[in-house]
Amino acid sequence: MKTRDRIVLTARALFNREGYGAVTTAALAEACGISEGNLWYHFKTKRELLAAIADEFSAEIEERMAVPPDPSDPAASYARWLEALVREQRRYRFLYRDSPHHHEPVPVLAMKIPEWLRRSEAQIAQHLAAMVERGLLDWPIDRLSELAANATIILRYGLEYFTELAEPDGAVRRTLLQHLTLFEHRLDADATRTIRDGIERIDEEVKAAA
Amino acid sequence: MKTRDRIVLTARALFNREGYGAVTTAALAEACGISEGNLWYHFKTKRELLAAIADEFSAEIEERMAVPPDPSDPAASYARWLEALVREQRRYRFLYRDSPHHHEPVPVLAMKIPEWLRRSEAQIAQHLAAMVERGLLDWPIDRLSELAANATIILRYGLEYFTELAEPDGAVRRTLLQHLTLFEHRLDADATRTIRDGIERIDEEVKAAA
DNA sequence: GTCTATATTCAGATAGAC
DNA sequence: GTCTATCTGAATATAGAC
Repeated sequence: MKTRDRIVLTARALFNREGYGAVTTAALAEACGISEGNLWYHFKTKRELLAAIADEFSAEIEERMAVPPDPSDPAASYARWLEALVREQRRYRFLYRDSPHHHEPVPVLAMKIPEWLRRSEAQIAQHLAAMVERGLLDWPIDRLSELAANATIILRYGLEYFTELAEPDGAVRRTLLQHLTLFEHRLDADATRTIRDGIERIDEEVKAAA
Repeated sequence: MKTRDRIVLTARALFNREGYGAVTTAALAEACGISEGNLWYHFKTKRELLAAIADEFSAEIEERMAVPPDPSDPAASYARWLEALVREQRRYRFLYRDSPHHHEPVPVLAMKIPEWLRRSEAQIAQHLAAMVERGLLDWPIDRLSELAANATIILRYGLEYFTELAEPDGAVRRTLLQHLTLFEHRLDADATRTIRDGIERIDEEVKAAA
């Protein structure tokens, strides 16, 4: 693998683990097995490196946003959407977690984050609407956007919540199950099973990666 | 006012506005109208100052936790609880916002935060249970803890969500209203009005302070 | 592309006079 | 209690040889 790519990969892992500010260029260089000078050859500033990671993140998010709900099987399609969301949250965890801190350093993020949140909420609303449409979810149309907003907030911050609760183990699974409590009591049994199976599949994936 | 108190007050304000890490001791000293040397006389380290603020925070939170729901008027009592929560979140905003970053520096916080979150959730559950008891809230007992957890997450992170959405104006009000959507459709009309009035009162207070 | 050595900056902290 | 002057250490970044 090219040195530049290895730097980006290693940096993302370190930033996720310890936070952007806490990772020094010295530590990063050592983790990459290269000298600091070499690091500066590939990235003129630390922020430029952050921007490179942000670009990857941006591309991945666009990919997730591009997939619309499948009207013929909205539950399965929602489960896949959740899977993509979780993978992205894990790969770019520090961007979610520390976002207030590097918005200014990386204007690209500052500009795009509100848009992403809005679109995420809209996508969830679409998935839920597709379930209502199919008769899988019994929910009044005029209260669907409230539900989508609540779901978005739980999905966006659940990981931090359960981590703050000092229950990091299974925080992803708990977040997904927690968000499901918002509407599970109104959800068709088969659809419920599909989404719950999806959540367990995601959890397997998370545990395998750890 | 004593210099020491002025330092704590000014520091809290600056940390809330710019973040703990972004506020240098030089900037803080200038904002206090004193020299840096004087600052070090009152606090031997920056973390000691943070700990002093954390102690205030701790005391305030204990005060909020000590007030149980009033069974004779659970809606009004819940509204007052929300008011105390919001005031505390505003006074110690940086602790909520940047918490992952100074957990390690201030062990007191790292130890207590999980406990506080758990107790907050429990308190919300008690308030909701009191409303169910009084016949004001139509909610199955076995799903009450799910509701309390969802409410806690919305209240805990709503401010950050609406700020990230680039809608900082009225973020407090939106957070409170958003959390209310979780159960408003099952809530007695009078109780709803009481809580909504409480939210508007809180919003007035917030706007007055700004 | 990669290294070693060096420069720059600045936040956090100390010493000692008043 | 408060000040001025100074130190230390760490983190980002540069210069130039290989």
